Amino acid sequence: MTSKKNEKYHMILQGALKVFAENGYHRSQVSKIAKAAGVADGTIYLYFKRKEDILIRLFQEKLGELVGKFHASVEGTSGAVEALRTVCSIHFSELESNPELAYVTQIELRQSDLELRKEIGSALKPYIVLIENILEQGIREQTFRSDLNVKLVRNLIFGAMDEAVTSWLISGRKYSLSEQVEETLEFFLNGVSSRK
Amino acid sequence: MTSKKNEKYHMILQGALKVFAENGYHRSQVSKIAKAAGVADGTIYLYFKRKEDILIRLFQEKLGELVGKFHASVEGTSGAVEALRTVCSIHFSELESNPELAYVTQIELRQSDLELRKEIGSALKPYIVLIENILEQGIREQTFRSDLNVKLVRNLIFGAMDEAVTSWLISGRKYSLSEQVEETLEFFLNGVSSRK
Amino acid sequence: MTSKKNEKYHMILQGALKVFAENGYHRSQVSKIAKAAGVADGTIYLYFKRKEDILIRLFQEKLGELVGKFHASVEGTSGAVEALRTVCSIHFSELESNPELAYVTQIELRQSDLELRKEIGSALKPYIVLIENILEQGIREQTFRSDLNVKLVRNLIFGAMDEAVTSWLISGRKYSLSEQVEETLEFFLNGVSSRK
Amino acid sequence: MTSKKNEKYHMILQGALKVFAENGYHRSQVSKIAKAAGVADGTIYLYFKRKEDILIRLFQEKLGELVGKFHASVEGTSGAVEALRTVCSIHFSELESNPELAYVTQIELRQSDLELRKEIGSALKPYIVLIENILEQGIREQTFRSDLNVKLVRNLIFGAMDEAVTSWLISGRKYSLSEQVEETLEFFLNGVSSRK
DNA sequence: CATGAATGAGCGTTCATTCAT
DNA sequence: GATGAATGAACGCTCATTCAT
Repeated sequence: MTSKKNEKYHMILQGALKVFAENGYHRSQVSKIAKAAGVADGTIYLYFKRKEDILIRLFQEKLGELVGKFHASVEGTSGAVEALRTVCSIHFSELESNPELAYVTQIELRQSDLELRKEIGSALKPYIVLIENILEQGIREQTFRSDLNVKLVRNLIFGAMDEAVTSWLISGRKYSLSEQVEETLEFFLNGVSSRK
Repeated sequence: MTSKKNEKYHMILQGALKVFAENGYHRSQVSKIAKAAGVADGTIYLYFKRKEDILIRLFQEKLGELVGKFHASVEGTSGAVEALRTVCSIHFSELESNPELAYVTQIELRQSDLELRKEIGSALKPYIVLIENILEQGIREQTFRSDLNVKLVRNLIFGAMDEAVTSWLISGRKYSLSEQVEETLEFFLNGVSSRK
Repeated sequence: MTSKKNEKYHMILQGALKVFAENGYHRSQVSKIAKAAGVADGTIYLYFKRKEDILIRLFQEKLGELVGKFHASVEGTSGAVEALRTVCSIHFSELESNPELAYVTQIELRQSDLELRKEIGSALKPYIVLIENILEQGIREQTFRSDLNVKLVRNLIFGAMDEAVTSWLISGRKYSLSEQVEETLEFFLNGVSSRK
Repeated sequence: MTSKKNEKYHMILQGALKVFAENGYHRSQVSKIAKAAGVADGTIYLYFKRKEDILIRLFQEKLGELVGKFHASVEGTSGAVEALRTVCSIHFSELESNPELAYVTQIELRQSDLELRKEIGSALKPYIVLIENILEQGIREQTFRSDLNVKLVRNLIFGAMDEAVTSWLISGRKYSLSEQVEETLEFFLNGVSSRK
């Protein structure tokens, strides 16, 4: 039994995802979101404090689902390398299979000022920490270098994946993103140098 | 030779940089920019088509300078590794020493829709190509792996540096960005794996 | 005998008096009144047609009580002068001892359009008539001038008292209102001229 | 030469007076005022901070004119009695001959919260002081009682005149207001008591 | 070229009122 | 009768852009 109580809440988020993806945040009037969600304009304000809140909550909700999937999948992996592959694989495939979400996270979510960016940052924290944990696990396993600056490298890895997604999106999604998982992983593991 | 003709043009860009950094793009009214630049509101429209144009041209102008510096510096380098170090070093140090510019490129510039993002992308192209060239040079030198997907890896490298800058900025610039050049480079060259 | 049936009606009026006094009519949302009254929003509409009705009925109810007190007290007075003193005394002391009511009658009740003003006027009628009757009584007693324009003078007297209350209220209730009864009465009886 | 610069300012005030009188403050949309003034909506905000400001400034402007007339007329009067007659006469006749203004001052201006009431009060101050000065003059001349509480009596006088105007207005202006000047003055000077 | 007063489209948000439960 | 979630009309205000001077 889906809680009747949150029905409208999710309808609004669903509508917002669609409208944001189609028009971009700033061109998405609240009334347009309401119509897409099948509710009255005012109803939105029973569930969200202001328009910006919809964007934040949408992100948190979706990111929560993603982090959940990561955790579920990573648990079944044997080592840090495998875990990192899983993270990259899910990151790419989830966004690839959900272009609307990809659009919102990669483009629209950036359309916000410093204040909002910080909120987004904190919502992103569990994901960043997940990567950090994998790095530390790898170090303990001696699979990864012990002199890694994990705080820096986790950011480099996240930034690299993030840019890969954005580029794929801006290109018009002309190629397969998930097929790049192995090459991306290879870069994370071994960098660009040729083995001597 | 700075032509008298373009004096106001640059004053406006200068004012815009200051105002964008202080208030963010959406809170930067054209009249505020005009005041900072010491011109009348209407004058801005003699040099720029729309408000958005100011942002784009600002970015192009500044990025052009940066790419110029890269080229100048990279020319004097002996190998691909050294070239990559130079790129990363300039990328970090330029933005570190110019927080206003950093703020605009990392935060404000993202506040734009797909249309603008594409324009930014094309302005960014020469820089991306620069990185790509270095990768190809490294492959020719046999310093880098020959099986590199250069289109992908250049993006990963750019994305990683970009995220490093944004994180530093959002943290409140509490640590030194340029001191992370070596560790970042080490990651680019060798990844996270421990050498066996 | 307070009928059970009207319990909620009075709770709403009570809540409204409190909320109006605290926030002013326009900033008193119906939901706020409902909460103060301990009923649901919709319940209010079982007892009142519109929000404005609450204001009117509140006024009528309170004014009715006041006029009742006037009549009760005036009945026991011997002459017109004494009756006028009683009216002024009750007018000042009742509002002084009930600042919430004073606030609503002197400030909030004025926030209404011509339509409402007329309704208020008719609710006020019995009070104005009371003053008129006292004037006529005084004329019969030959205590008051026989050439008085009673319709005009009753208004002047009411307006003077009304302004005295409003001034006291706007001053922040920094002085005693009821201590001004004698001086006010002196003015009503003898005006400003020195006796020759 | 009427200053061209303030042309729009006065057009807006003029339009507002008309619209307020016709519809009441709360039913007077800014766009309606703009249309009546023959300017664009936005233009209003070049001259007024917010809608409420229009009401305040309108009042101040008109009251200033009135106080000016009082001063000009009072100067030519010989004694306090004559001065008081002039004040009452101008008060009644100005509002009688300008029903729109009367409506706004007596009805619409009261539709405001405590904050605004205080601003109105301070705009009204010079007028109240004018009455106070006349009272003091009368005391010096020994025309008025020396034991007058001038702060109280000036309010009583103002309140009495104010109510006289409001009653006349609410009655539908069915009788002549200025014809009541003498009777009103008689009340101010000698009260209601019959001379013994 | 430069100005800056004027424009007016555009939109987030509130809140009195309704009505299915 | 009582509830309170849902409604949606209504509007003040902002600000990018224009254009007469």
